[in-house]
Amino acid sequence: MGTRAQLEVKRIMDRLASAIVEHRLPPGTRLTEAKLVEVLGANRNHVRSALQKLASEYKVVTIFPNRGACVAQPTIKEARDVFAARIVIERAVVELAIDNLTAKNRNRLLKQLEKETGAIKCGERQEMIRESGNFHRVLAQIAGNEVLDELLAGLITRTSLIIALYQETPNVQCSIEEHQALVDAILAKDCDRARYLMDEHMKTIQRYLLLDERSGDVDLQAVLEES
Amino acid sequence: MGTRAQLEVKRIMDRLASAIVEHRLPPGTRLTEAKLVEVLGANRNHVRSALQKLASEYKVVTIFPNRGACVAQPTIKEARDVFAARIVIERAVVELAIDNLTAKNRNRLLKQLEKETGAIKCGERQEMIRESGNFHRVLAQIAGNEVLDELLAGLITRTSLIIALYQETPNVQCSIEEHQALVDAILAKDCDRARYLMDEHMKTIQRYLLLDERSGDVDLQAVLEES
DNA sequence: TATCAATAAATTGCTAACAATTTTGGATTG
DNA sequence: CAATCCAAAATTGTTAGCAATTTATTGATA
Repeated sequence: MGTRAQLEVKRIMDRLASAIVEHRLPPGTRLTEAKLVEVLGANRNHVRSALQKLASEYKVVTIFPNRGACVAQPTIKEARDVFAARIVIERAVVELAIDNLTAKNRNRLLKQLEKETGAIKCGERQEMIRESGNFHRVLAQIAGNEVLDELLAGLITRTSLIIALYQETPNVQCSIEEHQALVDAILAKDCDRARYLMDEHMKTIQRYLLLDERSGDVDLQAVLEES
Repeated sequence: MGTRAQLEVKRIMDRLASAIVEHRLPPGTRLTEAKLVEVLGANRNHVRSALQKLASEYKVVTIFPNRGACVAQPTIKEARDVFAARIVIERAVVELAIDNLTAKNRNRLLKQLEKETGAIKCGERQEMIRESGNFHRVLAQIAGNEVLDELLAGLITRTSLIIALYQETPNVQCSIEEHQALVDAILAKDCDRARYLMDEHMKTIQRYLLLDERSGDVDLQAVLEES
């Protein structure tokens, strides 16, 4: 792909991913190519490869052969696996971040916290969601392992979709207090405590989710009632 | 993508990935579309998307805009990050696998070990490489977390490429003795020991690699001398 | 009214031809 | 002889248009 088209595909991916992650496109929403072409002012080929990538790389889109694309509806099993995997990586990230604490990195962390509190004060829901995800990205970047960072980025995206699908009380995100406590522990280089807080933080998020066995599969019912 | 073309792309990806992982296509090898079309008897469009995916998902191919694709040459930094990430996931996998030990799973592990010893006896280098990677996949599947399994699959692939690029003494793979010891610890549900052995196992592999700082970037020199 | 079949419309899938870019291999010149 | 330039070849990038499939509509029938 030539660099121009590549950027265009990335642009489309970003637009779609943001919309999904920020819960403006609910799970199950049909994503017809023609409509996306119209709305995004894009070439259909570019739209197609963006959808393909969102499906195969990020798994926030599902493509039904000959029937088009939808915002994905991860199963409960998948949701749990994503959380479990995420905890594994987040724990490692916390440890590495503590090892890598420079003055510059301390600053980045504090600035990120400011952004988050700012977003909460403004009451901009989308920005709150975005920044609360960015907090975890910043940690991963401080950790300095690009592979872990990229893996985590994917899992954060998927987590956001899972929250949109399975959260009982809407609008609950990462609590800023927990991020604050985590930062305190990290800045104090208290590895055990930081790891513990990260575990609890993830558990808190999961606690607000409806991930009971039930049918054990997709929540077809809930979606059908909705539409 | 319709299911037919999708399968074809997957076929091409598998062929290429196997060749790279089994060190038949050394790092840096140019992958011209026309040649691949000829050799694989495939459509150029299919070849192109296979290359794109191998580049963006698995990172075992690098695409230079307007200049085609090569087998990737990960930097030393990337190699280290892949190993570090892999250890993080492998540790988690070992723990989960122990939690999930059914009779069926015990059997799978033992069968996998047999396959590996079989491959060693036959002296088939490619099969040895393949099966020694499969060992880790089997563990991940026993662990039962599909997300971790998929992440690990990617990292195993990348590890194999890294070994091809940075191993000083050729042909050193995972040692079967270490796999055997690991299985013993897992079957005994000795989590601490299993985790420890996995750590050591990864370190052993890394020990045979030339991942010193040197220029800190690509090993242009080594490659130029080679070709 | 419900069911089914036939047809039309909408949507996705595929490819062949064309465009753009880079590389190659002289030919020319100082 | 090295450097520069230019055209041809090779290679990759792009797209428009058609093919195939699915979905919606219509209308006939019981």
